Amino acid sequence: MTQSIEETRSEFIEKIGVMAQTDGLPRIAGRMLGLFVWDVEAIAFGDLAEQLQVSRGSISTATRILEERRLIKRVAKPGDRQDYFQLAENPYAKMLDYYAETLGHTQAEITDTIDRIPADETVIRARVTAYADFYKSMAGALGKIAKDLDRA
Amino acid sequence: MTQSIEETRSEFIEKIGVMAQTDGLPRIAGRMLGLFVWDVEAIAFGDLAEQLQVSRGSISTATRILEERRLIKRVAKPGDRQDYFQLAENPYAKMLDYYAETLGHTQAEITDTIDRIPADETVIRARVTAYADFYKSMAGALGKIAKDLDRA
DNA sequence: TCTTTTGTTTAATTAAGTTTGAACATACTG
DNA sequence: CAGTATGTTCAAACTTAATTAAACAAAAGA
Repeated sequence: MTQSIEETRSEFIEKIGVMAQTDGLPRIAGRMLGLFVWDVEAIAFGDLAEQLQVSRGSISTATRILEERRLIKRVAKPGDRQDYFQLAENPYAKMLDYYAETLGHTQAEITDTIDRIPADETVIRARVTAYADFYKSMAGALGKIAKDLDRA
Repeated sequence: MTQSIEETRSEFIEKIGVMAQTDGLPRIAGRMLGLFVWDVEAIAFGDLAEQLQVSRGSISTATRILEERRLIKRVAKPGDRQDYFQLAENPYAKMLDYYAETLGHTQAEITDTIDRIPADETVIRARVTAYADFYKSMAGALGKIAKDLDRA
């Protein structure tokens, strides 16, 4: 089975789009991420809409989401009024930071519950605490990888 | 603000239900998980439907999902035809295993793409490989925590 | 055997989230 | 200034996933 590089690229973009849904990203944002992982060159706002075959509104939403997660950055090009986008520096460290942050938030929510459990309910406190610790250790581990990636 | 333990329990269950959606669990499965984290005693199938105020069909689906992820186990009680459920042993290690497995699968998908990129496309290969490595390191880290939790 | 209980399956409904398209605001161009 | 290009916002349309309710199968009692 022979496949052109354009086909491989297109398949990759779609694949990342599907998988991104696992990470709580809309499909278009995932496809966009795949595109930016593949392409080195910055891409214009309008070209994104054309390449991904979606509305400009969707591009606006997806770029905002990816920017908020610090996975892409918006750049300017001299002589072109359009916004350009490209993958951010250390995008995977940023992604890990985001996960660690989310997990830390979850842990805080659970800890908030623990504080409301009467002290004499030792069994329940222990069980809920074990659950909170689980999120804590995950957040810690991912935060650590993020740091490792950052200095690479 | 004073709150009965029943209210705290109920809030906790709802809270986990909402947060579980982040993990790709249906809300009912998440609420059920919260319930099992809180309660030590095994709970009957019928009681689950009543306590969570959902249909028996939903209980069937949610228990299946949580069993597949090895987070709860189905147990029998002498003198009662109903199925009983309770939190599994080392549930958080199981949860981490599941995440690690999912991430490993994602990595494999990306690696599959790498194999189709022509060898002379060094830049693209490097970029996609960095993305695959990111999933690899995450899977590795979570797998490691899972082991640590298991021997605790 | 007939009825009841229990849990699963599936078709239909409901709810939730995504995507679009039009309206809008802003800035640029001639 | 008028017209065009650019990006955002938001209501509506669409899509997908979750939930229910009813039908079903299996097992237990009577």
